[in-house]
Formats: sequence, structure tokens, C-alpha cells
Amino acid sequence: MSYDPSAFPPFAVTVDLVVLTVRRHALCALAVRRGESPFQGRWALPGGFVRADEDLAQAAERELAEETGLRVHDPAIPAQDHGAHLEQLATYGDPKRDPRMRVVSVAHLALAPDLPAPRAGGDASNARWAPVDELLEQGGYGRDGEPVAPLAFDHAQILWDGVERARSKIEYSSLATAFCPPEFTVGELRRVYEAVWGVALDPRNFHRKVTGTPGFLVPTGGTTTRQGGRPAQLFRAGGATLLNPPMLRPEV
Amino acid sequence: MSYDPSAFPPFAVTVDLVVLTVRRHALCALAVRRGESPFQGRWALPGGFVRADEDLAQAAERELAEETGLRVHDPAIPAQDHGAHLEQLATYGDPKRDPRMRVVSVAHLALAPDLPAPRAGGDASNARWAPVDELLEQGGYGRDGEPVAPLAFDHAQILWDGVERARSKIEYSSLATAFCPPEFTVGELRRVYEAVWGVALDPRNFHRKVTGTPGFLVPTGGTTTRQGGRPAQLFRAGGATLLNPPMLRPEV
DNA sequence: ACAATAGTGTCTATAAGACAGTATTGA
DNA sequence: TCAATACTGTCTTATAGACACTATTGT
Repeated sequence: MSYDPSAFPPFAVTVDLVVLTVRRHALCALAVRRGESPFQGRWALPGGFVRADEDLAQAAERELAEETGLRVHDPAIPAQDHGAHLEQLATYGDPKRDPRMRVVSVAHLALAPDLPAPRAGGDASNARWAPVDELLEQGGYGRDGEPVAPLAFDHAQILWDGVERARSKIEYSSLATAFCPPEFTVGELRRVYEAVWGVALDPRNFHRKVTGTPGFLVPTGGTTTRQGGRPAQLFRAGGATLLNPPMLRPEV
Repeated sequence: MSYDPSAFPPFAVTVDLVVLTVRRHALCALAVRRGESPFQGRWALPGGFVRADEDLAQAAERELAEETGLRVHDPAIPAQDHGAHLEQLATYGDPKRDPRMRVVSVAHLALAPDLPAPRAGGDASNARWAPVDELLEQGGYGRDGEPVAPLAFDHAQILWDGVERARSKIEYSSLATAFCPPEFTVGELRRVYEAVWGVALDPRNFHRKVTGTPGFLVPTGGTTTRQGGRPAQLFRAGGATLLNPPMLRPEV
């Protein structure tokens, strides 16, 4: 463990982002089309180099803002609207993961409410929300008939790891509310769980669970009828971040 | 997100190791004494540079073997003795975390059974197992009367994160067996949980829980009396890696 | 005998799964 | 009217927590 600063191999360090949202009952991730070689024209996760004077979290926040306009939700500001959740996911450093040079990517996971439309430097055709099932498929055709190619680099692996992280973390935390707008109904929150886990949940038991867990949901007093049917109470996310006992994920 | 390989800031990439074990009913971590500036003479986590042609996991395995002689347990070889568990923990990249240059450290977490004695390049005085409480204390004196200085760099943060990861992971996985020798008793496994969590567990309910979870423990047929009292059955770790329902950690 | 640890059994409280039934809207 | 969603309540089952009791060793 000699620590000689004059003799170390130089690396490039990037941050890549797994930005997840729930649209039309499906778990979707933000993908951008690569304009250059390698993997030119293929879809990839958004990301970029960490700057020389920048912390890893700062770099991830900057990339997230550049790609989506989202600011990161600060838990110290509970009333803040439309903040995304951002956390470090894992680091990928296979020597051959980028054919050009040695790149270590510190992947981050962001959870966002359903957003108007993606923007990638102003060019909408080069960024989209795609169902994660579609992005993780090996070949075939997407819902719009466009042929599906695997994601660039090791981004399929990174996306898979991010999805798994999100799937397990909503079990024991209140993170699922990060997919919801500031005010939401129990039914909307349930549809988030159903989309992320890909299962159907009993609406009555779900209602009992989330309303019975202290600090999870706070009623705002308002109601909404945007789902059709009987008007539903609106809630905000409460202060509790940990769910104990957890929300149980049904067997597959 | 321009991806120009000719213009990226160069980083050094290291792996640092949080190696945990349970000795004398206390959760301990491997610490090495720094021989050079900065933080000369202070305790630090073992680690070193990632080589140019090396994957991150390979680098962590190499460092672990260099510091402890431990090989990583391969789940594909269930009969393998004294294998440690190794997983990536998190990556630390504050621009000022190393005063000499920009270093990004990919921390890894290793869980090991109680080992004979640490070795650091053959020099035993420069490596030791220390209770994590002692390493995380701010000043004061350790159990041997030696004055305690904070760990070098941001290693206190890294150690804390590793301990938290271990504490939560033994709740829902069979990872606690990584702290045990190949054959162990229910009581020994319970003392691992007690040391890692810092709580007392009811021996009877613990026994019911671990023996009643299918695939967690496999009896070997042997018995031992090394704890004193009535001879106890010996077990190996079963194939199950996930504990469902989890082992519940008592409130503090 | 006694201390120490191993192991079994029993009662209770909590919470999840299944599902009946009522309430309030829009079409 | 009916379909759709929201909500309340009830019964059963699984499991954790507390703790009485027996079993088998060393001193």
C-alpha cells in the first residue's frame, strides 16, 4: 500500500444517472441518444465528466439539472416542490468498459415525479423517457415500432442495478413518494408501487398500511377526483423516511 | 455531456477497505498505521491504488489478500473454508479529501471470521484489529492506554458507512455467517448479531428464528462444547442468502 | 450442588392476507 | 342505472416478544 503520488495510473471519472419516473403505469428511465462514437446513435444513460473542483454529488446534481431541469429535493426544506431524490448507486470501473480510455463511472440514482418532457440541450429527439423493460430488452422492437438496441457501454447493467435499488428501497422507506407530485392520493401512491414492482396490490390493505403508519402520510385537507370515481383525500409525504414494519413485496 | 477524451481532468483512483470481524464480543475493523505524510503515524483503513489494467473488485481482492491473507469466498464453492465476504460499499470523491491531489476512493466492505493476527507487509505493529467504537471516537484513550487520534483522511466516515451497511445487511441476509468459522453454533451466531448491533437478544427466540428459517442453517451432525455448558449442535451456512422475514433489530 | 449454556414449549400482541360491504363521483 | 374508485371493517393466519421449563455439560 505504497502511496506515491508521482506514480499512479490516470483515470477519467464520470457520473452516470439512472433517472426513474412512473409514466402511464410503467417504470421509465431517462435515456439519451449518443451523437458520437463509440455506440453512435445508441441510447445511453445521461452523464458526463466530473470536473476538477467538483464533488461527486455536485457533479450528479449538475448533470441532473442539465438533463431534466430538476433540482434535488433537500430534506431540510419539506415544503419544496418537485424536488427529486438523488443518491449514489455504485461505481463501475471495468478496464474495458470504455474502448477509448480508462473511465470509472460513479453511477447515481434519481427518482422523479412524472415530468412534462425531457430536454437534452434543447434537442428533444435526443432524449426520452423509455420503459425500463424496453431498455433492458435484448433486441426486438419497442412500443413505437422503433428497433431496440442494447444500451451503450455497461449502461444496461447500471440501469438494472438502479431499478433493483429502487425496488428494494421503497419496501422499507418512504421513497416511493419521490415518484409522486407534492400532493397525491393513496391510489396514486399505490400505482407507483405497482409500477415499480410490477405487481397488483390489494387497494384496501394498502390503504390500511400507508394511512396506519405514523408519519408516512399527512392529509392536506383537499380532495381530488382526477382518477375518476369517488373523490380521494390528498396527502403530502410526512417526515418519516423509514417504514417500520416495511411494505411487504408480494412473492412473484 | 460532451465526451471529449482529450479534455478530462485526471484522477487517481484507489480502493479502501472496511474489513470487519468480531473479536471478544466486539465489532472490530482492520486499521493500518500510516508511515508517510499526510497523516503520518495516524491509523487509516487499508487500501491502495487501482492498477491500470485492474477491475475495481480485483483491486479490492488484491488489497484484502495483501493485508490479511484472506481470499474472497466464492458462492459457487460452498465448501470453501474461511472465505471472506467482499462487496463494494460507496465511492468518496471530495476534491479536498486528499491534500496532495484529486483522489477518488472506491470503498469496499469485507466481513471476515476471527483471524489469527493481522499482517501488514510482515510488520505486525503497523496493523491491528481495533473495536470500531474506539476507531470512531474523537480523541480519548483506547483500551490499551494508547491515545486515540481520529482516522486519517475521511476514513472515519467510510468506516461508519461500512458499519451501518453491515448492521442493516445482517437483518435481511445470511451475511452474519461470514463472521463465523465454517462450522459454528447458534449461540456463536447470536453473539455475532449482538456484537454487530450492540444489543442483547433473547437466546430462545433467536434459536427459534434461525433454526426455523429454511435454508439458513444446515446441521453438520457434530457438536461442540467450546462455549461451556451443554454441548451445542454445529451448523454450516445454508444456501439461502436472503432472510424472509428478516431478523428484527430491537429498538435502541 | 451449582453455574452456564442449549434447546423446547406456551401465551400474547401485532400485523399482514383475504375479502364483505358502504360511499361518492362521472357517464 | 352502472362502472369506477375510495374507504371501513372483520376474520384468519403468521410471527415476534416475553418467559417458564427441561437438558447436558464443567467445576
